[in-house]
Formats: sequence, C-alpha cells, structure tokens
Amino acid sequence: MGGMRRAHHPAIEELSLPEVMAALSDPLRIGLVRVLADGAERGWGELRAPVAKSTLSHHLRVLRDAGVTRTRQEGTRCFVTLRRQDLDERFPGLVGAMLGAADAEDVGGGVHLAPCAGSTAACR
Amino acid sequence: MGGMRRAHHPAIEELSLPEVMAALSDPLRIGLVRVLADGAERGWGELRAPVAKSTLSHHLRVLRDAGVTRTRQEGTRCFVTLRRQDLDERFPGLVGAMLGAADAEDVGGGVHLAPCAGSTAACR
DNA sequence: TAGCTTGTTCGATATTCGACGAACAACGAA
DNA sequence: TTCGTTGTTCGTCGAATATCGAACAAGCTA
Repeated sequence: MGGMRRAHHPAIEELSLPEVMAALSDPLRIGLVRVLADGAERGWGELRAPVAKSTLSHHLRVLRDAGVTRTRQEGTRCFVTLRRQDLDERFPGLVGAMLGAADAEDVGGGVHLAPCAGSTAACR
Repeated sequence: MGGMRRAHHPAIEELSLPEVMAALSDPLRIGLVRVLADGAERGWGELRAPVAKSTLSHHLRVLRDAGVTRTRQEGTRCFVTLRRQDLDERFPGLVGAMLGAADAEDVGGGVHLAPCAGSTAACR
C-alpha cells in the first residue's frame, strides 16, 4: 500500500495518558475501539465508518500512534487489533471503563464491520 | 465576579463520554482533577497552575461544561468540586482508572494548592 | 509488463484549541 | 460612592484537528 514505510507503535513505557485519553475522545475512534473490543484481529477493509477512506486512515493512525491499536501488514492488506493487554497493564481499568460507558450509550455506533458475506475463512 | 451570568452544569443524563474524555485529555486539567480528587471543595484562588489566570479560568470552564466539576459561587469567590459521584454513576470506574494512571506518572504535576498559610478556616 | 487492489500521504479547508493580556462585571470593603 | 478583589469574557495568535479528493506506493494478478 501507500508510503507506510513502517508504522510506529509506541512501547508500553511510552504510552502517554493524555495522548490515550485524546485518542479515545472522538466518537468515531471510540466506535473503532468498540469494534475491536472482542480482541479479534480485523482487516482494515472490514471496517466501515461514515467517512472518507483517507479520514478513516487518519483516525486509525491516531489510535496507532497513541498505542491504542496495533497494525500488522500482510501482503497488500492490514490487520488491526486492540492493544488491550498493554493498555490494561499501563492504565488498569481505563479501557474497560471507557468501553462500558461507550456501550451503554452506543457511542460511535456508526462504525461497524462489513456485512462479511458469511463464507469460510474469508472473514477471518 | 465577571460576566458569569450563571455557570451551566450539565445534568447527569447530559454527560457525554467523548466530551468527558476530551476534558480529561489535557495534562493541566488532569492535574486539576487530581487536586480535587480527595472530594474536598477548593477555592478557585487556592488553585495554582503554571498558566495565566485567564487560561486557568478557561480550563476550569472546560471541566465544568463537560460536567467533570461543579462551581459554586459565594459572594465574590468561587469554590470548585469534582462531580465524582455523578461521573461514577454515568461512567463507572472511568475517573478512578484515570486518576490511578495519572498518579502513577504524575500527570499534571504542575498543578497544586496554594501553600495555604496554615491559619484557621482561611483555607476553604 | 500492465493493471488492480489497498491503504497511506499530500495538499487544501474549515474548525477547534491552548495561551496570553486587557477589559470587564459583580461583590465586599473603606 | 469609590476602591480593591476575584474570576470571566474578549480579541488575538499560532498550533493542532477533522475532512475530503487526488495522487501515490507496494504488493498481487493477469
């Protein structure tokens, strides 16, 4: 894909509380985190949100730079996961509390997974 | 004091997760919340932060508008409290987790209380 | 090699945010 | 009434953010 020379993923000790809070203060990004909350790895293209492709890319970058998600590249496509364990280690309970509140009021409900034409392993 | 016609305090049901997260994503504001974390009401003038008075007022307004703090006016001065109970009711565990993380890395350490020349009831 | 797919990056806007000093308003005190 | 105190609001600036469409780059595929 594009100029993604190598996505930077901050180490656990580099996670910054204000930066993580800021990353989690946008409805769309909260929606993305909710979609990833079950711990499963999701394909970039599986993610659906009511914004342009470049905007979605931007938000995923903010989450990645803050250390909230991890992006793995395989061939020409990307897979995203929530860094739940790292976050819980550094900021115990924070993500869980945020997710609980977000679910309760359906924050970022516009984000969801592609209808995933229920075939075999196509949807991972 | 100034044009503060009537500070608006959102009701519990009006609290917005993204807005609260945003309010808690600034180091200085996190510092203010930490200072108020013991539940005690603090005088505005007691609060010390390495910014201009107008900037401090701005940050306190952001916290108030988001529903994080409550401001009470008595005569010519203001008293601020953390709306811990309301926040916990709406977003269980969120503030606690944030405070735990903030304490661990001393986020907003530049904010503190005035040396409070240890007299009688002068402090509060 | 030529083309297709998949994300990223590049401008270009429009908006918001943090910070400051100065002016202002409300209240108590002299 | 005239001050002094206490915060808020205003106007301004530079930096950051959200969004979009277009261009681009890296890897499959034909």
